[in-house]
Formats: sequence, C-alpha cells, structure tokens
Amino acid sequence: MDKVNIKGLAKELNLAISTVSRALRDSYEISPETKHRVVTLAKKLNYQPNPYATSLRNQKSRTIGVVIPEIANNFFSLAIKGIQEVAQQKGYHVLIYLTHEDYKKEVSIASHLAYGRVDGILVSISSETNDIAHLEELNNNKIPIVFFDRISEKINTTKVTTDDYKSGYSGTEHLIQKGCKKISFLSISEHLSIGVKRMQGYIDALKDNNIPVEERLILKASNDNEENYKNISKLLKSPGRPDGIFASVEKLAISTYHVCAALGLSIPGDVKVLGFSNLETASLLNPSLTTITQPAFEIGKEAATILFEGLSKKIVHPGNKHIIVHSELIERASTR
Amino acid sequence: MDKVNIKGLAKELNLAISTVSRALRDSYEISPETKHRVVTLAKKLNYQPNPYATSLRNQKSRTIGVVIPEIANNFFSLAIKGIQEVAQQKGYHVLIYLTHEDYKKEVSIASHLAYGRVDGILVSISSETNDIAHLEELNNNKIPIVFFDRISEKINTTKVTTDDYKSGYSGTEHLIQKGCKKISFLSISEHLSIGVKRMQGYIDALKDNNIPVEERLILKASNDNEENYKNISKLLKSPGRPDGIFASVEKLAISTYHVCAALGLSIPGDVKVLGFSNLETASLLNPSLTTITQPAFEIGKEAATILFEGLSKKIVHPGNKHIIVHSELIERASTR
DNA sequence: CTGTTAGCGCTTTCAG
DNA sequence: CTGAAAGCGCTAACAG
Repeated sequence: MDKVNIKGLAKELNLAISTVSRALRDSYEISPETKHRVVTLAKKLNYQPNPYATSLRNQKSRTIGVVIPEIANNFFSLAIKGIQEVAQQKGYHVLIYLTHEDYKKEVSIASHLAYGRVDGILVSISSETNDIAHLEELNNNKIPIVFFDRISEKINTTKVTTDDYKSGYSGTEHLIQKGCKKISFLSISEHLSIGVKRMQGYIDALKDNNIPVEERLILKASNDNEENYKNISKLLKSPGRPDGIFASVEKLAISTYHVCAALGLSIPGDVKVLGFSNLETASLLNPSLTTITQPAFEIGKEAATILFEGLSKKIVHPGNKHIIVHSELIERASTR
Repeated sequence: MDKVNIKGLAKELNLAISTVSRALRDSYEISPETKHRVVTLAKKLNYQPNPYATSLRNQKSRTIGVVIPEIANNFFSLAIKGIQEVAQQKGYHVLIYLTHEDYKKEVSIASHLAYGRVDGILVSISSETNDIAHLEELNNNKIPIVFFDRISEKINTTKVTTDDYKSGYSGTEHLIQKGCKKISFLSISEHLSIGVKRMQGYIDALKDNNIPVEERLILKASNDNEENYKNISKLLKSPGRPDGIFASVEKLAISTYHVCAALGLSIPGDVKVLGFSNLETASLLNPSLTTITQPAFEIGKEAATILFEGLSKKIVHPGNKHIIVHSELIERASTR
C-alpha cells in the first residue's frame, strides 16, 4: 500500500489540489457534494496529511516538549501521565527529554528545542541549574514555557507547583504536635525553589513554636545517593540524634527509611519520619511513615492545560501566574 | 532575535543557498574557506536547520515513537530511560504515547503513527490487545517496529524480552526448594506472551518436580486492582491456602504483599512470595520478598539500539530475531 | 464554488 | 568549486 497524498486524491477525483485541501479542512467555499466525494475517498484510502509538510507550512507542529530531570521516579512519571492525557485530548504530540540533573544537557536540549521543533515546552529544571539563560532564550524565541514543580524564580513565565511553603510549615508542625523536639530537615539544592520554600516553611514553623533552628540538623543532600545515605546514617548515630525527620523529597524519605531499618531504629517509635512522597510509593514503605503527597498527576495536567490554552490563543507568553496545586498530609495510623 | 534560516545565511555571505547547504553538511565539493565562512556565521547566528523542512525533504524525521500501556510504573519508566539514552546519543527524538491498556486507543495511536510522523516505533502492547492488524499495517507501511516486553507472537518483527519461560521455571523451582508444596500462580492476560510463557515455566517446573498443577491455584488477574486484591485475599483465606505465591507481574506482587499484611500473614513465614519486580520497588517491599528483577533499562536500550541499527542501514524490517535480556532472581535474606 | 500559483526551508540534481 | 532550479506535501492568496 503506497502512501497517498493530497495530489493523489486530487488526480483520482479530477480536482485541483487546493480544492481537495479545502474540502478536507471543511472549508465553507466547497460544495457539499465535492466535500463528500473527497472525504469518502480520503477515508477509503486512509489518507493522513503528512505531518511535516503541515508543520512546515503552518509553522507549528502540534507537538510539545517535556524536559525533566529524570523519569524513573514516581513524581515525574505521573506528571507525564497527566501531560500526556491532556495532550492526547487536544491532539498534541509529546516529546520527552531527560536531563539527568545535568545542567549542560539541559542547555543543549533547550537550544535544540529553540528552533521550531515544538510549539511549547513544559520544564522541570535540573537541580544543578542556576543560570537560566538557555530557558530565557526560548522565551525570547517566542516559544512558550510553563514550569512545573522544579521552577526557577528568575524567569517570567507561568509556574505550577505544590504549596511548598505551606506544606513545609504544616509538615513541621505535624511533627511538633507529635512531640518531636529535635527535628531534622533533609534539604535539596538551594537553587530549587521547591527546596528553598519547603525549608523556609520548616524554619518558620520551628520559630513560631519557639524551637531553635539548629544548623547541624539541616542536611544538604547531594546528587549522590550513597553519600546521602551515609550522612543520614551519621546524623542518626550522633549523640543529639533527632527525634523527627522531615525529608523534603521522596528519594530522601526512602533513604531515611532504609537507614532506620539498618540501624534498627523503629519508625515512629524512635524517630518520627515525614516525607514528601507519592502515595503509591508511600504505601510500600513502612506504613507508619507520614507523607505529604504531591499531586503529580494534577500538576502535569494543570501545566499542560495552561500551555495549550496559551497556544490556542496564540499567546506567546503564557503569563507569569503561579498556580498552586495542593498537596495533602497523610498519616497512616494503622500498623498493618 | 529573529529565526535565521539558510536563506538568511546565504544572503549575508553572498552565496547561493545550495552552497550554504552543502557547506553545512560538510560536502566535499565546497572549498575549505567557504566552509569555514559558512560554519562561522552559522555558529555566530546560532543557526539550526528547520526540523520540519528537513524531515519533509528527506522523508525521515529522526524521531521514534514509543507506545506503551502505562508510564506510572517502574518497568516502563526505566525502559523509557533506556530508550531515551540511546536516542539522545544517536540524535533521535522520542515521542511518547500511552494506551492505558486500551485496545482502541492503541489502534488509534498506531494509525496516526503510520503516516510518516516517526521513522520507527517501539511498542509494548496493551493487555487487551489480541488482534494486531493495526500493527501489521505499520509494518506494511514500511515503518519498522520493535516490540519489547509485551510482545505479540503473531507478527514478524524483532522482539526484546526477558527470559520469561526460564524465569517462570526457575522462580517456581526456587519456591519448591524452599519447601513449598502448594504454589499459586498469579497470571495476567493470556494474550500476552509474557504471561503465557511465565506460566508455562511454572507449570513445567511443577510437573518436573511431580507436583500436581491445580486449577484453583492459578489466578487470572484482571485490569481492576481492587478485584485482584479481593481474589488474592480469598485465595489466602481458603482452606487449602497456598504456601507459596508466584506473582507474574509487579503489580500483583505488591497486591499480594498488601493482602498478606492485612491478613496478618508473615512473609516468608506463612507464605513464601516471589514476584517479578523491579529492584527499586522491591527494596521498598518487605525485604523477605524474593524477586525476579526485570532489566527494564537494558531492555529499553536494547530495543532502541536494534531499531536505530535498522534505521541507519535503511532496513525496513528489523528482522524477526527474538533478543532475550536476562533477568535475575534476587533473594534478600536479611531482615534488616 | 474551483483552479492556478507561490512559498514554508531544505536538499539535490543538473549546469556551469 | 558554486549557482539555478525543482520539488518534498501542504496551505492560502489571488483569480476566475
């Protein structure tokens, strides 16, 4: 079966190419009968317009790019699921790019994307990323960006995140209410607003409850899981061992869980642990682990929706609103 | 900053468009100096060829499509990571499509993909899929397909899977060696060779060890998680309760884990559980759960590599080899 | 209502 | 070594 194009249809029907084209896009200037003839044959021959010819001609590709640090991760795979759902519904295609938390890779991907391959971009920046010139270039090249989760404060576009500050605050308060006196905070990159805000919530909650903020209880996590494991381990073996741990990110909650198991510390008996996490993952962990679940799927959907709205209105810059999708603190009491 | 195209470069340099084009592709018929002039300016102006013009002209898009049932799943997200890695290295772009295990969606996606949007496809079929005419159509349209993990036996292309039969066999033997007398098998769709083969391994292992195969111990899982949970629960509450469970898929291993917890059954004390699973997930589960870890990342890489090899050799049908990436049985003895 | 034509940006004959 | 011109498949302005 050879690929059929608009020219083939035209010849078969003894019509001009343009007539066929118009009939297919249901133009008002084509007679009903011609339309019908065209559509019928098109269907019969299973005609599909060549996507690249269309993209070239229209200067738009009905394709978006999604740039994320990693994918083997519940948060991002759920977010993609959300994005994909909206995209499919709107007839858009989704290109995936992974930065592996590598700033250089992020720059290279961004620059490839800057020249017409995609109509818009959804990005969650890498933890290494500080300078965001490469993303600003996209903005200048008039390709709309929406940030989600891992946002940068420095750029003027729409952002979709969870209520990071608030959940940092309420998570800490939760631990305080449970009787914790020495609460440790496992933080991530200070470039990431997600990290900064959650930590600010933690600090403010401590202050508001007249608990001193101790430097030694704030652990800066690295990209290296092994190292994190060691540091958490050291912390939990130290004399003034914390009685509560707030993991600002799922990966760190999991490490904490493993360290506790290895050290024979019971959760929540010896240490209360609270972590940002995904519900599915959390259900696999020690059920006594309280989690702040991030609505990854909703964040993905929301970000995609905003991007598509902008695209359909041909608005170049989707604006600089900051949409907040609420997370939920879930305490699983049962020890089943 | 306006987008610069080849025409702009040509004008700026007082050269013909074709000369610039050739210089950029490093053609032997262009003088070194001209080449240098062109390349320098191109770099300076950050010139990138329009991807759609190139695709249209060359009738290839340097893009592949990945069609999978779901993404919020360790196996598939790891596979994508592998695919993405190879693609990035070969300069290919990756479009993602999710079928949500829905046959109709799979058909619709396949037919969209049949007309030049992608140079090749990697697919893991949905559990509903039985008739594969839609995939054969792709094959007829000369777009190469490589199946991975969820393959169909009916179609004549390259397939990449784990050693399903062997691991079904050795997993069952493992349970037998641990002293299990009544081993239950939690199966999935019989359309999926992954399900059929694993089960065949289970059956043969029982037979070879003179253990009768009991119908009631073979549970056919559905797409509905709740239902699976209930059925596993019923099985474990039944009089002739199995002393070993072999979950043919991660999802079912997780459900089993939860059911055991709910019923107060200890693993591996009361029931020995063995499941196909991903290492990361397994490490979150009860550490006494023995797993057969599927090399998702490697499968993704392997499948992509084969596809790209075919593409670079302009071979339409990548062949019909069946590549097997070996899984590993991992028993975590420690109860840390 | 339908046809002719130009052109999206690029590659590639074919001619010098 | 370089240039002119055709054409990938499609849309849209312009003409009838």
